[in-house]
Amino acid sequence: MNTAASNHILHLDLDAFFASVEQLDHPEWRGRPVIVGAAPDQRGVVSTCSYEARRYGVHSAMPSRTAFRLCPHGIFVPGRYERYAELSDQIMGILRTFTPCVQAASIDEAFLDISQVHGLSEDPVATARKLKEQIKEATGLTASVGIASNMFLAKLASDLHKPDGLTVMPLDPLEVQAFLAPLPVSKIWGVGPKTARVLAKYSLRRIGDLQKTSVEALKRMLGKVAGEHIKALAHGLDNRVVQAEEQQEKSISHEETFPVDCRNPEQVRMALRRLAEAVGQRLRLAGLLAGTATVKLRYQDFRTVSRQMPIRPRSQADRVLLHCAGVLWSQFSLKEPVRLVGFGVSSLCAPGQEPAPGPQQLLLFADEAGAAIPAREQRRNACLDQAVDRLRQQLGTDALRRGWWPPAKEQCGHDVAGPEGPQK
DNA sequence: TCTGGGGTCCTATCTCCA
DNA sequence: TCTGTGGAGATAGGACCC
Repeated sequence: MNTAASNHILHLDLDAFFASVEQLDHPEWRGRPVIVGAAPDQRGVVSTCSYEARRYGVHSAMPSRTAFRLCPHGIFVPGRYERYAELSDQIMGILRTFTPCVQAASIDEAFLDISQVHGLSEDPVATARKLKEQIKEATGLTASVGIASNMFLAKLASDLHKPDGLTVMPLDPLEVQAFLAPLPVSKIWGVGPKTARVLAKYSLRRIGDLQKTSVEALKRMLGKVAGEHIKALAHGLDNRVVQAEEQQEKSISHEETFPVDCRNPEQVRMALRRLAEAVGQRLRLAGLLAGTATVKLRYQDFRTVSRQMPIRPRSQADRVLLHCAGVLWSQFSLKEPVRLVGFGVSSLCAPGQEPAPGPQQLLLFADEAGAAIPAREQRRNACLDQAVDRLRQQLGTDALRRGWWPPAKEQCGHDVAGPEGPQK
């Protein structure tokens, strides 16, 4: 493998991040199988597990019950996401001391473009070593790093020698193709189980098979965009650039799987209300307005159905979100048990940056005659929402519940507490 | 038998309109 | 007035990622 790259993209992946943090904070768990995720007697899956647990065949996304069968002496712990985010922020800060061009791909991985940075070692391998050392010193965590000429290859490289790995991809395009050829198609970003199954129907199982297949044939099998995308990646070509700017969230959602499939419409409705309020709180925290609301149901057989509606004008108010959730909920008929319910918002934008309204937009903030609710009343509702958020932060999420559901459309711009007032 | 939660992006389909 | 066509936008579903 080549150790001298000219275009230097680094991909850093923290090893078994959540499980490693747990072992860091609980020294008595070091060297033992730690499994972060749902409890083994609950519905849910493994989020991450330590390398000690992986030896028993446990892996991410495996049902916790299965993980328990494979590793009954495993230490099952729920995730502490605030703690993981805290360490992730610290590590991203370290990465930015090397280059400002850092793109956080998720809580535990990041891309760095060090091609244009002056003052760094000529040798990207030396830079990668220094980076790993500093992370280990500051946090006690190990990371695997891949170095390549583009993002796809760097990510692939970081995955090859885990944990605590450092892998450099070859530079020469022919060498890259030869390197990729024997790997399974699932190593390509965007090829999941379904796509792999489609490709297998045509006897395309290795990346080398894709290299020999024409882009036209791949487009026929997978569609235009996916076909072109997969063909390029199979040849090691990826023209994405590392984007240092923080990406604004495009959607916010919450969902809840019931411990036992739910036949009681009232129970589903109440869960939906909690979810809508949680989404509203996050919207206000992010200072964003939502333009679309979506309600999602998953039935016993895993069939998932969703309904969505526009929110006009865009809003972050609980009252409006609850109204939308109520309207969308009324479009479902609950004839079979529900496994999961979800509420989400999308088409997000900052206040003052809303796109110009279309000609036939419905006003959710309207009175019975169709006139807009005064801005003063909307401001009052916003203040009340913020007060509720503060109380919930201090007293807990369940400290306050609205006493109504769903609000009538014409009430959306009025009393936050509703006819029955807030309940404590 | 079991399959979470929170995201992004793509595709198919439908409706509206010119 | 009726019919066909094609583009744009909304909607619903699905695949994928971590």
